[in-house]
Amino acid sequence: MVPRDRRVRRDRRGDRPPGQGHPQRRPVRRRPPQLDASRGDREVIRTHDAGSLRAEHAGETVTLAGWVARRRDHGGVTFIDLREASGVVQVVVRDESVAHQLRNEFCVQVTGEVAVRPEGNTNPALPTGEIEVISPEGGLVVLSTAAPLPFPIDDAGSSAGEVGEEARLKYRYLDLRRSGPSSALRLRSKINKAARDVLDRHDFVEVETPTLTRSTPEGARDFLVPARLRPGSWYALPQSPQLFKQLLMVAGMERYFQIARCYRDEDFRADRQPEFTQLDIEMSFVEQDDVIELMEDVLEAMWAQAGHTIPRPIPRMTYADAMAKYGSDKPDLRMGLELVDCTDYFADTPFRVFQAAYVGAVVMPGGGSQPRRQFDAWQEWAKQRGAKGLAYVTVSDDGELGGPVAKNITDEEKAGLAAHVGAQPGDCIFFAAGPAKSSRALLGAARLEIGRRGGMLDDSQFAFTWVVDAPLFEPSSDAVASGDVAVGAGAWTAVHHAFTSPKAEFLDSFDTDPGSALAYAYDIVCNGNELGGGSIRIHRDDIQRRVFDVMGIGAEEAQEKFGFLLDAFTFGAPPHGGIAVGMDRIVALLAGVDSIREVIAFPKSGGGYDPLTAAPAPITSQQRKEAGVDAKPAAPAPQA
RNA sequence: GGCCCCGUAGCGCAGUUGGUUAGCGCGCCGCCCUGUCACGGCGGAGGCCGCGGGUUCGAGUCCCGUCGGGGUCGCCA
Repeated sequence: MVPRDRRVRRDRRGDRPPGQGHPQRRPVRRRPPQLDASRGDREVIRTHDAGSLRAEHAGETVTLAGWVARRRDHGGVTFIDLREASGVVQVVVRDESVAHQLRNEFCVQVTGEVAVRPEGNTNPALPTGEIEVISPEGGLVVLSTAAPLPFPIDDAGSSAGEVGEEARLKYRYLDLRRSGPSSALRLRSKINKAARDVLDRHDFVEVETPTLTRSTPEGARDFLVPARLRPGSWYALPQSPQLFKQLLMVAGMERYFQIARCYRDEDFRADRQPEFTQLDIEMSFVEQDDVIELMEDVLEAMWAQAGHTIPRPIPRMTYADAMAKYGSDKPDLRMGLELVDCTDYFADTPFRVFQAAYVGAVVMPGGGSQPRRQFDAWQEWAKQRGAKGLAYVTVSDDGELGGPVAKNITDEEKAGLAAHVGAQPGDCIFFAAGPAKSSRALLGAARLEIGRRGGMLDDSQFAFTWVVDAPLFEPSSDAVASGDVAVGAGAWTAVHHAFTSPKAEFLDSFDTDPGSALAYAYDIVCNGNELGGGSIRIHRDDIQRRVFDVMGIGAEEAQEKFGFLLDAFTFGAPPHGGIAVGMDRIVALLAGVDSIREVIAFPKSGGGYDPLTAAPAPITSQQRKEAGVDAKPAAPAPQA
C-alpha cells in the first residue's frame, strides 16, 4: 500500500512518471572508475563499447557502462541486457544482492571478463550473442537509478502495442532511448554530414544568418519577437534565409549553404512544424542546370546514407505537364494512371455537366466492380475536398458502360470512351469537369487515392523528378480568393517569389503577357512530396523593377519592404540562383516514417505545443512590461 | 476556421440493446527460481471511465457543452 501523502506529493511535484513507484532502493557502494592502460593513466568510465564485443575479446577484462535494458533473474544467476549506443551485450551477475535490486533503465557500470557463452546458449539474434560479460562480486556499480517508466523502452516490451505520441513526446528523452527513434536521429545526423561533405567538396561556405530579423516576403505568417530596446517594434523570425543568402552573393561568397532553421506561424498538419529545417543553398555565376546538377549530387549522397541509389540524371517535366498529367505540381511517379484530357472529346456533348472549360478523367483499374456503396463513398470523398462530386462510368467485363453518367452521353461518345481514356473491361473511369485548375486537382487527388487503395505506392521506392518551367506569375485573384497575403496590389503575384527570374525567352514579354511567362524555377519532387525548390534570381534592377510593376509594387513600397536588398543589387550583383530543401521531410522519407515529428529531436504537437517543456507558456507581468509587448507604436516603423 | 475520429489503470486496449463488484495483456510491487535472452512460477497493488451539465430508477455506455490528441480541407513552398 502506497501511503497517500506520498502519492499526492509526487503528483504535485510532477517530476516523475505517475503511477506505482517501487520503494527507494539503497544505492550500491560506488567503486572508483577503472584505470585503462591503453589510455595512459587517465581514469575512464568505460573501456569498450558494449555492442562491439565479440568472441575474439574472450578473456579480456572490460569495463562497460550503459542502461539495464532487461533483467532476467533466475535466483542465483541473473542476466542483464546492457544497452548503450553501440548495442546490447549480456552481463551475467551471480551476486543476488546486487542483481536483485536492478531495474529497467538503471544506469550501470560493469567490470568483468568477456567469456564465450556455454555450449548451446548463444543468441544468434544478437551481434554480441556469442559472448557475455561475467561480472564478479563488486563488478557492477549503479551509476544512477531509474523511476518506474511511463512506457516500455525495450523493443520487446513495445511489441504489446505502439506507445501513444502524447506520452512519447512528454518523455521524449526516454522515447529517444528506444531503437527506432534513436536511429532516426542518427540517420539524420549522417544525412546532414553527407550533404556537408558534398558541399564542402564543391567549395561551399557555411554561413549562419540571423534568426532575429525583419519579415521576409514569403507569404506565410511570421513569428514575432518584441524588441525591448525599441518598444512597439518587433523582430520577425525568418521564414527562410532567402534575402540574406542573396546578400551573401552580393558579398562575393559565391557558394553559400546553411542547414537553417526556419519559422512559419501557420496551422498544423502532419507534415508541418512551426520550426523546421532547410538545407539552403545559393550560388553565383550559375544557371538553372548548375544548381540542379549540384542538388543531384547532394541528394545522391543523402540517399546513399540509407542505402539507396538515385539514377541520374533525375528526369524533368514541365510544370504544365505535371498539372495536365498528374493534376499536381508534385506528382507521385511511383505509379502511372495519368489523367486524360477529355475536353475535346466531349466538345459537343449533350451532357450539361461535361459542357465545361475542362473535362478530364482518371481510370481506376478493376474499379468497375465496386459496390454502389463504394461509389457513394467516393462522392463523399470528393465533397469533402470541396468538389460537387465525382462523376464515374463503369466498364463491365464485356465492355458495356454503366453508371449514371453513361445514360447522359451519346452512343457515339460511349463507343470510343474506354479507348480514349485507356480503360479496360472491369475498370472504372472517374471524371471531373469545370475550371481546369480545380478539376485537375480533384483528379490528381483521386489518382493518388486510387493508388493508395490499390497498393500501388511502395514506400521503399523513390521516384524523383524535377518540375521545371513554373509560371512566373499567377493571377492575384487566385491568391486573394484563397486568403493569401498577396505581395503587391496588382493583378498578378509571384508564384515563387518576387526575385525569381523570367526565362530568357520571356524577358521582353513578361510584363505585357504575365500569364504566359515562365520562370527559371524548379522544384525537386520525390514520391509526391515537394522536397524543395529554388530559382535563378533577378540580378538586373531594370528587370526587377518591371517585375515589381507587374505585381503592382511601386518604387516606394519596394524600397520600404526590401530596400536593403535593392540597394545591395546596385553594387555589382552577380547572377545567382539557389535552392532549399526540407531536411525534415527528406530524413522522414529515408527513415521510412510518415511524420516529420519522428525525425525531429523535440517536436511540437498540435497547436504548436511542446508536451515536454509545456511551451508556449504565459509570461510574468514584469516580462510583459520589459518586452514592450503592449507598447503603442508612436510612429511608423523606424527606418532601417 | 469547417468536417471526421479518439480520450477507460503507468502503457496498449476490451467493455453487448443503459443494469448490480469495470476487464485483458504488458509494466509495477513482494516472494520463489543457477543458463535465460519477450525467462518462468505464486501472490498483490493500481481507475472520479478527460472535464462540466443533462436524460433516466440507474450512465463508461445516450444527449449537449468544453478541454486535450490525431486526421483531413482551408491556410502554408
